[in-house]
Amino acid sequence: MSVSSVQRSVLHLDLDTFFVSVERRKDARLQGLPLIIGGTGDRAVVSACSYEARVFGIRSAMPMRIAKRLCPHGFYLSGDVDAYLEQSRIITEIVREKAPLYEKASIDEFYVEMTGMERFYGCYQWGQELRQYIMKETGLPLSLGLSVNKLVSKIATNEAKPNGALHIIAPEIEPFLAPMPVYKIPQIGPKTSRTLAYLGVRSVATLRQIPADVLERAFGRQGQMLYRRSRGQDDSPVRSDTEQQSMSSEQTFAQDTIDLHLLQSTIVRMTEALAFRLRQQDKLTACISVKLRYANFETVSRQARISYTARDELLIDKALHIFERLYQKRVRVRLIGVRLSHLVYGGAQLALFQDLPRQSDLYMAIDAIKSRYGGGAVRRASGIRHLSNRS
DNA sequence: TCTGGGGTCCTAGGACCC
DNA sequence: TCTGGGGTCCTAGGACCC
Repeated sequence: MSVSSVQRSVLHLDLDTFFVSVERRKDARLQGLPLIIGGTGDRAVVSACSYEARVFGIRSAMPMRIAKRLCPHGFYLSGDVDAYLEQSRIITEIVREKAPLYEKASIDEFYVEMTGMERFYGCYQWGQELRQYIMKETGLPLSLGLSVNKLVSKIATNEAKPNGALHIIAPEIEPFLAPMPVYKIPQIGPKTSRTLAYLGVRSVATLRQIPADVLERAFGRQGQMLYRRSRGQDDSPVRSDTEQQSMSSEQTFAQDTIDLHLLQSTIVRMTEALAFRLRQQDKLTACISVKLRYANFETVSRQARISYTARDELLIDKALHIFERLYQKRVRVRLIGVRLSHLVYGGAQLALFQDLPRQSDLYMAIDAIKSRYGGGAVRRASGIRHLSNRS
């Protein structure tokens, strides 16, 4: 038997309205109510909402302003990221303990590779027991999908929601997917859906009738993806230890601004916080980028390669320099962001070769204070008051 | 009063090297 | 005379996900 003919078994677990469920566990009175979680500012959007809120047409990523218009009597919360992260950590521990090979795909979903376990367990029953165990331990509802790959098991979970489970065996895959609208296939988002609709394609069944070469002409290499996914084909592996590729910070201003000092001091503050996170995780970065979104939503970015570092002053200097190159139009800015990428482990050892001992000591002292009293305890003056006059 | 913030991955074009 | 070809790295933008 060739490797490719081995039938895989992949389990997908996904918490139902995760943020909402955590809030309801904290306060049972929120049960059964239209609950909307999102920011409080003028420009905030919905980050999560309960099924009762969806009845009113509320959806994730919708401006809060519109949500409040649709559902004025809903319950609005600003969210408790620390609580969500803590619950996520607890669930991850359970999965880690029970599953031979798992992937944490986001804050509230997991894949488990179960290929080869069929001989010893019924995979579906095993998954159901894990699901029940998580619910019992955390009080949070979740749904489950089981199929031959990550793609179909994830779609199965989505169809099983809320609080359900679905097992799609190989011969059922094509009839299962056929009637679905194309946007139910992960990686077919608003843009691709619109293009497909323009071509008269709305269902997976219709998409499947289009020959591979036609899709490739219309979509380039993405056409191959459409061809395969519409047939439920996916050979991507369940990956256990994926390392973080980048870290970023961005901020949308309450009002669009052309205030140079505000923009610069925001960059300083963000870069300083990112560098602190780097050092806390014992990492270094070799690439920094700055992003601007103008009032008209046009978004531009510039990046620069640098030698590996986690030092504030180098990163801040570079970020401000990139910003100067980038911000030439002097038009109103809506959002500004900083991103560090090309991350590697082993910051402390590598830094020893680069930093003067006294500088390392200074960082250790500053970071000790930040760890103890929070990242805001020690900040450079330029990030607090506005920069006087740089360059 | 349109459109958050944290990420991942892909693509296309250009530089550069052999 | 009319201009290789492959590999790799880098940059900027964009689609998508939660």
